[in-house]
Amino acid sequence: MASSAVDSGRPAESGHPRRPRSRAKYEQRRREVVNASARLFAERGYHNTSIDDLVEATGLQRGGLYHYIDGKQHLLLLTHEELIAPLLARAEAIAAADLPAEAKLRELLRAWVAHVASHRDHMVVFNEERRLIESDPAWHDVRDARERFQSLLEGVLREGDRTGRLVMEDIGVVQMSILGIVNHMPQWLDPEGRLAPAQVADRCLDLLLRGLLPRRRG
Amino acid sequence: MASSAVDSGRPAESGHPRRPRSRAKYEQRRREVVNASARLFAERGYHNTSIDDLVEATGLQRGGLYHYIDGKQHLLLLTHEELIAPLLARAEAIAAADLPAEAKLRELLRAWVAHVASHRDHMVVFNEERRLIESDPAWHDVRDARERFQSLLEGVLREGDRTGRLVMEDIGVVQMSILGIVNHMPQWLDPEGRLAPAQVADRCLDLLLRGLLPRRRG
Amino acid sequence: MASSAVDSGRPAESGHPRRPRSRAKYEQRRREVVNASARLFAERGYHNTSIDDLVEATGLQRGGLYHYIDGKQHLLLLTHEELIAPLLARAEAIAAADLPAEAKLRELLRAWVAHVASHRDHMVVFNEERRLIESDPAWHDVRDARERFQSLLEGVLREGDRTGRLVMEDIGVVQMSILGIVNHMPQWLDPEGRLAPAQVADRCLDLLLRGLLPRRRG
Amino acid sequence: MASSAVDSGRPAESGHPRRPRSRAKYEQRRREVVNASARLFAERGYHNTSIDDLVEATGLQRGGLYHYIDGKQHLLLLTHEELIAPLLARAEAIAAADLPAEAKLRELLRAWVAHVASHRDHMVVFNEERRLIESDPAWHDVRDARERFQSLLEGVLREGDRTGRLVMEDIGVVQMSILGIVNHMPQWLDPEGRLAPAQVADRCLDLLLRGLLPRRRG
DNA sequence: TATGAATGAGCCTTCATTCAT
DNA sequence: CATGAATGAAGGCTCATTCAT
Repeated sequence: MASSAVDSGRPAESGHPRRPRSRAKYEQRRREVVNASARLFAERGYHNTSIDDLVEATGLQRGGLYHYIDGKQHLLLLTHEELIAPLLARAEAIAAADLPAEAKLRELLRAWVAHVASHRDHMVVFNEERRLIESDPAWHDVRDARERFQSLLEGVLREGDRTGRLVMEDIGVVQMSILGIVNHMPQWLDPEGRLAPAQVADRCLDLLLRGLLPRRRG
Repeated sequence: MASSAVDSGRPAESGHPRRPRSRAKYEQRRREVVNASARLFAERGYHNTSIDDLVEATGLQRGGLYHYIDGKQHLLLLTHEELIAPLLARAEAIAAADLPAEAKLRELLRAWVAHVASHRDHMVVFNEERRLIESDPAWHDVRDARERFQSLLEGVLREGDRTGRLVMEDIGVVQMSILGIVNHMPQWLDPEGRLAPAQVADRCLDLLLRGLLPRRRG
Repeated sequence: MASSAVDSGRPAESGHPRRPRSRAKYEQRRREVVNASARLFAERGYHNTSIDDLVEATGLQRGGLYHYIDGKQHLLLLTHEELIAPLLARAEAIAAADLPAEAKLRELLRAWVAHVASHRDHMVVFNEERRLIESDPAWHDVRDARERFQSLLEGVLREGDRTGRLVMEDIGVVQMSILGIVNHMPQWLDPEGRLAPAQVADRCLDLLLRGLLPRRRG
Repeated sequence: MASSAVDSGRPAESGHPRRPRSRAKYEQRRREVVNASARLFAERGYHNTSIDDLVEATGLQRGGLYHYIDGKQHLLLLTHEELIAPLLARAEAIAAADLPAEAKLRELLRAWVAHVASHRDHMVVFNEERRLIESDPAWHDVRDARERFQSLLEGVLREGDRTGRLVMEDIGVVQMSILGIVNHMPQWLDPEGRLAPAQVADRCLDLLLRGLLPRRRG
């Protein structure tokens, strides 16, 4: 999915069997459904959101909803695709850029945090329903994309380690720590809050790059 | 619960309405049930674990299970209590110790990571079923304990900031980053793995205290 | 409910949360369900009637049943509404009519007994599950209607007492006796039996108006 | 049961299989249990009273309770026996007395109302769980006693009709009306209220004997 | 496309009763 | 006699999904 999603924005194999008459309207409706469900799933959790809740939130009827999705889980899949595809594309670009490792890390983090801020609902769902990603074959593409993203991060770190621009005892711990930091953000980062997402990203970079101990020279 | 749990480790008021004559055996069996359920919940998720799964895992029958719990959710509560009470007690001791802030942070992190490693199941459940904690009144004590723990962490950071032994632009971001790092650990930390939990804690401390950029003098 | 039920006979607010498009068919099916349940409840008692019994009796499946009701108790509520609304309307009319008290009493009793005869099942349920009526807030309207009916009866008696057309030592005892007489009828009155309901009503009136002792003149 | 209950006060065949050591204490305990259950059954209904409620009310433990009863239904049986036996005995005596019919009716009603007043709980249970009486073979004796009582009432009425001391168009209707009046009493008669039970009985007699219409001569 | 009635498997929980101790 | 842990059938209810219209 990773690449196809990035390329075409719509993987043919996850569409509804019955071809829609007017593609554009269908797609728009469908995106509305996905966003509504992302919001509800984030708010009350996947398992605490019933199809009826979605019916109410979308204005569709029970049967009509199923014209746009293949089931409740499918909605989760669509949510993930919408979350991960654009971010992955951006991360690929950054990783391929001609920048020193610490700059790549900075850009990656900024893009990532911005994405988390603008896709908070999707991100919450993503974190909470991890289990499905890990087992179901239908999720292969999402799994792939996630792994690809992680390996991009790892690549940046590894590059920094190799070039000496980043110093770390254990790359895995650093990688997982960064993942933990960003994955946790949806729970406290407020786009309207004291710190804008871009500032939060920079504060995290301060922490990651310079640490907490005082330095002789800034 | 917070204080009583720290004091006695066994809040009397969450027991079964009908008091058993031999408390010890009852308590032991109950703990078995809680641990079995923590394992299952961590493995397949709270919502994907049925009472029948628990029946199978505990060796009890459906009705017998209800001698020890007040319902499925109650099990979640018990899981949290078992997770949070001892850790909070330890954290209180560390925060009150006569140590510089960075040492407190180190001890706190070591204790915390060790606890996560030894209570991986409970921790996974804790992270995933956060939503319940936030709303249900029965969870007030757990909520309290969690907040208490966070404010202990914040206190240590604030103390470091005040004394100049820790340098940070924004305490909140640092606090949340640390939470994110540790909360994420159950997903990758393997007690039998390449790095022992204590080592992982120290690698995280490296990252947090010294950052990734090279220093003039180590 | 009291007034709205009397006016329209169909309280809109007790319908299913999700509004059906074709109201008529829905209402008809629902009434079928209510009547079937009234029959079963009368036959074997509310607590001895399972949802599965209702499933069997209605021809619906378990889930389908719940399109029409909000739960087993709701069925009881609907039963009561169907019983009490039309009778109350009739009683209001009689009480307001320009008739001497003893004639009002006669008309009231005739209408009442006829209603009991034609709603035997509902009446049996009504008598047996009195307890719910008395406590649950959802039953407020039914409670109201019942009280209204009783106060209509009391009004007639009081009027007769005032005008001297009825003689009684204690109105309360008379009122309760009449209630007892009619409430007991579902247990013995047989619409197909020796005495038609109208005759039973008249025989009761004989008893109530003239008593058992012989009179000088008929 | 009818006669044996009246004679010995304890039918041997409904005792617990295991013979108790000290009969007296056993019997006392058992009566306590029956009365406690009658109170609870009357208060919240048979089906809404759990064995645990009885355990709590009696101070016994779950297992211990079963030394005194054969099951929950058995408790109902005992309740009925306690209610019906003494009343039936009294009714037999009255029916056999050398009194005119209207005096027998008066005495019967007085005794009956007094019994209802002093056994309100039992009576409530009796009325509500009528269904069991009607079907279960274990209830044969209770059924018998109830029928015997009704036929005593009918006998008095029939005698009055024959001797001309009571005038009625239809004996059945009168009999059932009287039953209805008295069976309804537990719902409103308050032994501590405005009217003492004896007075209530007399007011009912007024109604039954003289009716509501004014008479030429009182 | 859209509707909403209907499905039916599955869920959590209750509870009268038994029995080893 | 007494205990209370354990049983296991049965109960009411939810909910994702289907399908005739």
